[in-house]
Amino acid sequence: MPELPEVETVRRTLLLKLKDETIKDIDIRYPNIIKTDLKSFTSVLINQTIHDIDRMGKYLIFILDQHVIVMHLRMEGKFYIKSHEPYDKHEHIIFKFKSGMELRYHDVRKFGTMHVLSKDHYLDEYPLSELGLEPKDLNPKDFYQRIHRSERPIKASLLDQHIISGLGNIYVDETLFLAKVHPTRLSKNITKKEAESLVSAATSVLAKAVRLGGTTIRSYTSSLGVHGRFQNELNVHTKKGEPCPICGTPIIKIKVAGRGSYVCPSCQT
DNA sequence: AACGAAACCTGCGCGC
DNA sequence: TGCGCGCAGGTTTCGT
Repeated sequence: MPELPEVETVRRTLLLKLKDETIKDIDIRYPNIIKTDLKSFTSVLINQTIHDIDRMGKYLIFILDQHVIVMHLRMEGKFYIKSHEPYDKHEHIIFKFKSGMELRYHDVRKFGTMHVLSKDHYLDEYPLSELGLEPKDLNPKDFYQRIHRSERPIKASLLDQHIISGLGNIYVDETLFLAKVHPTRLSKNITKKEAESLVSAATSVLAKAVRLGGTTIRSYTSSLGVHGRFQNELNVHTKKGEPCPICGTPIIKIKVAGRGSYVCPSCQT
């Protein structure tokens, strides 16, 4: 599911529902999602109240009394709010609140992660300690410095969350299109000016997608979080064979950095 | 040190 | 219909 705009949409929706809810119990049906000590996960969280929900890059952060839960939805993680219904086979972690409400973490591919960390240190601990800045906060000169010796394709650098956070496959393709940069270009051959356009294109693509509630393409669900409208604004991603909105050349699909990549072979050089 | 490929999982759509 | 393959909005680990 999620890149930054989708996670932000989930964050906003969850905060409205979960603020001031107190955890009564947690049902762990697939423990591998939880990356901190299992026993303390439950015991530490019971009786804590959700005061706020933050987001950094693609991470969701539940702010509790003395601890935080740092969550990553990876490819297909979703949340549902239910109560007193039978569990779906893909509902792996169930937070039960004193109000009777339940928050259920649903993840077909089981790739998602949850870390419980102390409120005082979580920014300095894995995984958030390794996270790069979001495009809106990133100085283009710093971005250029970071990539200007790298032999990897620029697409790989833009997907690298240590360098720049929040972009995934969809928004990288859209960013590269707006900046008129071909995804296979080596990072070291990107000029300072192009580095600036990339950061600024990424910033505006993400901001617009957040405004529209993110992008819903393959796995549509009408439930919590995932009903974006940005798919109507996509220029190249998923548009194989369709005319480029700028020049009319058919969009092609190629493989870059191991990912399916949509490109206008005429505009992007 | 840095890169691409494989691994982590499951489900879906496609061609034979 | 059934089977095998490739693919999927992500990241870490492995091997070179």
